[in-house]
Amino acid sequence: MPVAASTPFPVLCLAGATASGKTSLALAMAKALGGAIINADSRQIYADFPLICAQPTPEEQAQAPHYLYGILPSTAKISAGEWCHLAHDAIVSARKQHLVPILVGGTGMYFQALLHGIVPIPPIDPALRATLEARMDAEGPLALYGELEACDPSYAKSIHQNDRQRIVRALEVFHQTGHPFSWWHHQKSLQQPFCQGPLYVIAASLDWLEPRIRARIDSMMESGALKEAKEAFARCPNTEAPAWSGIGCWELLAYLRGRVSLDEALALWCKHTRAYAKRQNTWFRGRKEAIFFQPKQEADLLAHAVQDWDRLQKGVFQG
RNA sequence: GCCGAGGUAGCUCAGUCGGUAGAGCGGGGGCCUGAAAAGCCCUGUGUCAGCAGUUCAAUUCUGUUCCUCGGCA
Repeated sequence: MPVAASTPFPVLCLAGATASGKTSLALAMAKALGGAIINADSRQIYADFPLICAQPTPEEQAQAPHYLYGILPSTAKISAGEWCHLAHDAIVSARKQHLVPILVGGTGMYFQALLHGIVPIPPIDPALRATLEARMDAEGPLALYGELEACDPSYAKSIHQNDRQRIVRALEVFHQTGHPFSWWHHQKSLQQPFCQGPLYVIAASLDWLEPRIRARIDSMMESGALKEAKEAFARCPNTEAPAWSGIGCWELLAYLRGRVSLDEALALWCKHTRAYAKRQNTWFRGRKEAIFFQPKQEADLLAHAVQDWDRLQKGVFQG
């Protein structure tokens, strides 16, 4: 069942591209407001890559209560909806301790689901997806796209015929539920957000981010990123597992397996991180509810947060 | 110094049997409803090394200069 509260929980959200300085700003917010930090990052939730995926360090985590960091094994799948359930529990727990829930991360879709809700499509039978994916491999995207055009023309029109992931998703939903994917999207009454609050976004340009990304990768290497990848591989040799899709994970593994030189691995890691940051910026730029801050505007952000939290408490926050 | 191979988009290169050029990568822009650190789309004018010659027309042929890389000294 969807997690939906009749009155949405008040929360503060802090988002931004990777390496934009979310972790330290979140800590400052938590200290200023008496807050708990709740992870809204799809990779930092895994236990095997704390360094490579840039979880807050143990020292940082000791400075305020932290939730949902490093709680899943690499093989566990998580989805936006499942994350919402976990976040819900964390928020309830924080509120019981009179802590301000501060959601922090770079996964735009998680914030989307949290603040706008997500349609309650039932879980899909893994065998159904496996069948569709096998057909996708065998028949190519065009064949399945044609089927989608037949059963859900409006959604088909909204995606590209090469978008294998979304074609499979839309078909599996149709086959399992009997309703087109787009039908579900229109059930706005079923899509209730269970949180409300401001979405602060750190607006960091790629030019500003790039040297930080390089420096961070260097410091991760010094702190033992290679060892982390090696140990993660020993624990989870299936590199198809969800946690392995974190940027830097397979790049380092490729080096450990002798497929690329260390320099090449680090260059790829950096390049992929930069491309990811660009996608994140594009996503957040388009959020109409986002409130943007420059990386150095910590004081402004804190003042805003104090004021917004006050309004949320009084029930006069305008999302 | 001689011989050979090259100098074309930020990079690696293709190509034009003479009619001013195009791929990959990078870069830029964008999409996103339960995989989202995922998946997907759009986007290529550059003295075709310089100069001169032949030609209606040269990046393409010829000569020459410069530079790079091999080989021989």
